[in-house]
Amino acid sequence: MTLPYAFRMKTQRRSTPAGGRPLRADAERTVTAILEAAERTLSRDPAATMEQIAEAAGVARTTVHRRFATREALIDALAVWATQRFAAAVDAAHPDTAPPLVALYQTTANVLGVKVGWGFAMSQASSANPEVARVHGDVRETCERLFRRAREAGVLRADVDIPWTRRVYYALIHEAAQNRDEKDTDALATLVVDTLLRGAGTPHPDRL
Amino acid sequence: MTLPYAFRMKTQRRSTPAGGRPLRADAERTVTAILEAAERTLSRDPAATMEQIAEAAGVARTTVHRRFATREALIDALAVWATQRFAAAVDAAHPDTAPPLVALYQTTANVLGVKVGWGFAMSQASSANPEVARVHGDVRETCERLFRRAREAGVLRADVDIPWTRRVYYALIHEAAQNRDEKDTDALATLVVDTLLRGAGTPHPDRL
DNA sequence: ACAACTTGCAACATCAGTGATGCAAGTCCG
DNA sequence: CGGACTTGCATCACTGATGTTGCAAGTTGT
Repeated sequence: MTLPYAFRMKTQRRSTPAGGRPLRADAERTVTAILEAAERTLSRDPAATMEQIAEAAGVARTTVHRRFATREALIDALAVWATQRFAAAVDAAHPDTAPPLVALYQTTANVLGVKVGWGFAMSQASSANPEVARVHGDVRETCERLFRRAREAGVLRADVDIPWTRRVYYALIHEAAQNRDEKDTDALATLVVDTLLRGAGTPHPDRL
Repeated sequence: MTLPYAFRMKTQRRSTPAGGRPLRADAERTVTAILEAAERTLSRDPAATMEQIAEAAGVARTTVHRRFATREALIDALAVWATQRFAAAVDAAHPDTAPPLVALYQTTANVLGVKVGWGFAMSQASSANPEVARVHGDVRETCERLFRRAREAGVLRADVDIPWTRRVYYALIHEAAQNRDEKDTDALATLVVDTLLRGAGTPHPDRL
């Protein structure tokens, strides 16, 4: 006896790459190629087709489906993959222990390193995946902690609103990651931090 | 003789609201309701269905299709509608003639007034519609002209990169429009201009 | 070498979304 | 009032995307 197609569709799930035991070398390469192609393709068009992703990966569409049961599973895997790198990048900057300005610069540079090249995956912060959401939440708190430390140290003005400043900071990183024309990560990080701290105005404008 | 359905699908187009002569009062109301519902619905989920939009407008899906031949036509009409308001808002601030700081503040406030409530429509800057694209291009140039004027007047530092500053400015407006918790447009404009000009740092940080 | 695994291909099922249409009932406006 | 317009409803046509399956051919690891 066979179950109705529709029922099987909603029920059957293959294991996502995270959930199985080691893949054979060729399969491993394929998975990586698919994830990278998905990033490239989806960052250009978030509504891109499985077909387009498969093509970009140089692979048949059926193969994509063999590795990622559903489109959702693929995007989820992408988000998890990028999120781990993201958290690692933040952590490596010692945002809770280094002097505020140093931590701010280092964090910015590290995050830009990940964000350039994994922009789509990183935009999945509000993922359905609780792990992804948790990590993004943690990073957000780390960021605000750093900003509070910076404020106490006199790096940030005493009257700044921390959540607003964090949003501005995220937006600057986002813009810098889009912008990158010829510039390297360090130059971009300098630009972001400089803009965040000093803004674009003169210290004491004398006219309107 | 009847043409094949598929052919008609790609060919037949009803006039968009902009392209016809006056509608009867009830039809006019329906069109407005649909546009407003589209904005509300699409700003929450850009992939929302015609069905969802119709429901939000309190109208049958067929009615939406009667007024806007295709989904594309609806989004286009939305973009045109918002773009006109956008251009008018910028223009009303006299960005080319008022003193730079005044113009900057006034433009910000006016644009926020439109952007809050028409966020989705305004995000369609890279619309297929040449009119929309042209207006957004014009506004962009007006903005950069204003910034150059501000730089010459000593409001912006002499070393700022105008395109980067404009991008930052846009991003700040975007964040402020999302952010609006209880704040009115003037408070938001103050926040944006203040952040753009002064940043979040202290004038002379004495530590790292 | 050989068993296990992986891939491409072709074919298929299903579904959701889009768009069209005819008709009956309601609304507008001269 | 009465003709013209508009809407909801039910129904249909079509398309594109997603996901499945079986099989033959190629690859991997031991």
